[in-house]
Amino acid sequence: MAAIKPSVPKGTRDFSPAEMVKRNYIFDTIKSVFRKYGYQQIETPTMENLSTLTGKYGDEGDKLIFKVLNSGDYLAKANEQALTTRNSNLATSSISEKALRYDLTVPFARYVVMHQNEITMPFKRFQVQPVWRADRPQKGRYREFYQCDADVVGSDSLLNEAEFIMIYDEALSNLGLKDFTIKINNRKILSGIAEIIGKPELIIDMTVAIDKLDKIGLNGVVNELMEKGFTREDIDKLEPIILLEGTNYDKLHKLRHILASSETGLKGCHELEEIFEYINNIKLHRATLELDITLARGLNYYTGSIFEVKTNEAAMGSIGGGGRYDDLTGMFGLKGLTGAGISFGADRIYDVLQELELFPEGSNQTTKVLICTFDKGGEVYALPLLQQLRAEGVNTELYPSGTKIKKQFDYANNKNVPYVIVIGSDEIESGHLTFKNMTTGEQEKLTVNQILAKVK
RNA sequence: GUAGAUGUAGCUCAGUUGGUUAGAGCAUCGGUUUGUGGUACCGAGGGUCGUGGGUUCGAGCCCCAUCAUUUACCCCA
Repeated sequence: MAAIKPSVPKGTRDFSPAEMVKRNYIFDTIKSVFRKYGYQQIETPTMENLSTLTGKYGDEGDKLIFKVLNSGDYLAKANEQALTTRNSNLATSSISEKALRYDLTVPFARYVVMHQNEITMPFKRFQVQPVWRADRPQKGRYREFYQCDADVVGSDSLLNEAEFIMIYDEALSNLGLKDFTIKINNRKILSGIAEIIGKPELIIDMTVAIDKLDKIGLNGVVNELMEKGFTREDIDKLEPIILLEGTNYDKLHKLRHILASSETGLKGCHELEEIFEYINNIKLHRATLELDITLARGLNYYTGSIFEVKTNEAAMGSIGGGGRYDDLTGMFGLKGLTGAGISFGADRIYDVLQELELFPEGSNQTTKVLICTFDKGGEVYALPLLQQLRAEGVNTELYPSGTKIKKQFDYANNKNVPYVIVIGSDEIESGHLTFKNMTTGEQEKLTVNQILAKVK
């Protein structure tokens, strides 16, 4: 058989030991904050029914869902008309009924509806799992990546939003980020704006366009709005709103005037103010909280607060996002249940920490002690010691003998093992083992008990 | 889906206006009298130059196609 060139699919990666140490550091840090705030972990299947996912992420999102081909002779059962007319949409539904999860929020909504009788509200869950998106990879964008989500359903209190801000602040500060911004906006304000310029039906186009302000500038936004069917008059009304400046309260104050005629818009302002009031009572570590009218976010299930987190220390897209969704469970038949949640983009956070060299030193040390021997006799002599060290919780390895001591030391170096114990005939005779510190190079003859005391 | 960039050793890259047998560093493996590494010295393995075609006496280099990777757009963590 011809050897095939080994490779992984576009946008996916292997994670080697050193990378896993760092990734776990991120996951553990975020998880411990989630737990501290009362969130409980769940997992959901890698695959969902395709029907569970479609229609939740907008047209663009639907295209990016990885579909899974039906098992068996799927073509025999396929819709013949769809195949002959080469209608992809129709054909897809007849040959694929499963798909890889696209995010963690929609599967969670499905979970809540299915398990509604087992859970007590408000239900606070967190979930750390990979998600898949079929788009073109580029910097900070992968086809397989991990999200770390915390969501609460069954509570419309804005205290939840305030807590999300605290979670972002605490977790990212713990990871060593020193300057990052939690941007907040409210979908109701965006609706209000669309309302007062008289184009409520174009809200999606409007938000997508103004979301790009910092990227393509005012002119770019204006051009895009014109293309989407906004008039010069509309834009004249819109411009001062998206260019609002000042403190969060300044912006809020001005917005109230602008949105005076929109009940929805005013409600959004009230919600924001309430969140700010909560946050005024606590002290944020490193985060800056900023009201950003242009923050829209593509996912169209958001109905209230919208969050997005960006680091100011590195060029990277958002490293987290979230918001409130009032009717996600409604799509699965459970009406009137509100939810809100946030997500950390672990892979992007990894890239940022890597770039800023913020991973803690020495976190790649896995084995603490390596026992080196020369022959079977040494191995046998070492076994009780090996067990003893492990019983004390010291990560210890016994190198299979028969190799030169030099190779064994190389192994220790490559693995960053800080201590080695050498057991040869001298040591066995005297009971004093050679104990060597691999960083300083110092070595001494010690008894087992002395060694235990040193490495514990 | 659209546009650009790049494909040479496991990795990072040199490679002259087209001219003998394609190089370096790192990594790997072996050695520097068999119990001392990480620093030094010596040596070895490893390449159909992404793939296919074309131009030429001659192609890693020029032309075409194709595939892959990557960056940006769309959209998004």
